[in-house]
Amino acid sequence: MWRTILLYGVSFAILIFLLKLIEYRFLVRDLSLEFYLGLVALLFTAVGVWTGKKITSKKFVTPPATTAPRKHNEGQVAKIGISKREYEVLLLMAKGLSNQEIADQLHVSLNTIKTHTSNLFLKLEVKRRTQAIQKAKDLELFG
Amino acid sequence: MWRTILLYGVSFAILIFLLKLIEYRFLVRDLSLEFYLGLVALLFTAVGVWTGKKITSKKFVTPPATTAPRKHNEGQVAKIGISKREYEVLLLMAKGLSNQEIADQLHVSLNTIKTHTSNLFLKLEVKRRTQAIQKAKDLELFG
DNA sequence: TGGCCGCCCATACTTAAGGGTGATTTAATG
DNA sequence: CATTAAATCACCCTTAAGTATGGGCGGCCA
Repeated sequence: MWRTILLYGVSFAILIFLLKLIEYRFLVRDLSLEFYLGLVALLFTAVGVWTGKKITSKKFVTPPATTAPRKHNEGQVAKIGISKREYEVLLLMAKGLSNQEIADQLHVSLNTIKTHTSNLFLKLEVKRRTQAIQKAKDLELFG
Repeated sequence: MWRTILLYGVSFAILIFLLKLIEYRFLVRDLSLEFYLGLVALLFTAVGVWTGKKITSKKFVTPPATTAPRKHNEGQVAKIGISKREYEVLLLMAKGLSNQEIADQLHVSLNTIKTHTSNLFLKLEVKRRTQAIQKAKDLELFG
């Protein structure tokens, strides 16, 4: 968390630095102020979009919903003791997503996903994600 | 779609206009260029965040939508250019074995398996073994 | 209300996986 | 015979995955 904040801070600092750099290099060449401003605006818009994507889409706006194609696996899932969240992770894992991608999709941290996967491996009695996928298929945990 | 793009274009135009407005109002007051730039940067960062939010909240990670052509294994395997050995590795990989375990089972070294898997990933156009398994299933490379 | 559980997050560490490059051997093939 | 492809293996380096541990928070329940 703190690391993330720090990272953003540093990133912005670097950006400001680059800004000044560009400023000197371009201004001495008599480039128009308008052009320079446009550049800055564009650059920071891009940065804004990026950070916006990273930050604002967190926590809320989570309507994955679905919950359609299931019925008989619920019992199996419950029997093994896999929680709802863990099941979500399992599904995404089976789709070939990396932990990081799963974390992004569920709007949680990488560490959280690692915890979930670890617990999953314990409950499925496997050691690797590929085995987990196989085991889940064998147990017909997927619709 | 086009309407959205147009909308954003117009919005940005307006913003640029406001920019110029602010520019004149502040520059005549002898405000420092740095301050002005900072303001612009901040403003457009905010705009970026906003647009980012709008974009990400709507878009929702399109499903693979690949739906590649599908026949059956032998032909498919040859078509993609997967060699016999690579196919063996792929099968074992799909069973959830680690590279080391595959190496042991085929009586070759770990590095060899790594080479095979790398080539497989290239040919299957994936980045991870879990994806490779998924892709192989989609393409019905398995009996 | 105290305890359990699910969920989230973090730090620190170890191991597995993957990328890039280069090299050798063998078998097939024009 | 020279070329080509498959298969084998090695070294280095980066990133992802997995393990261990601990803390915080909110809901549920006996």
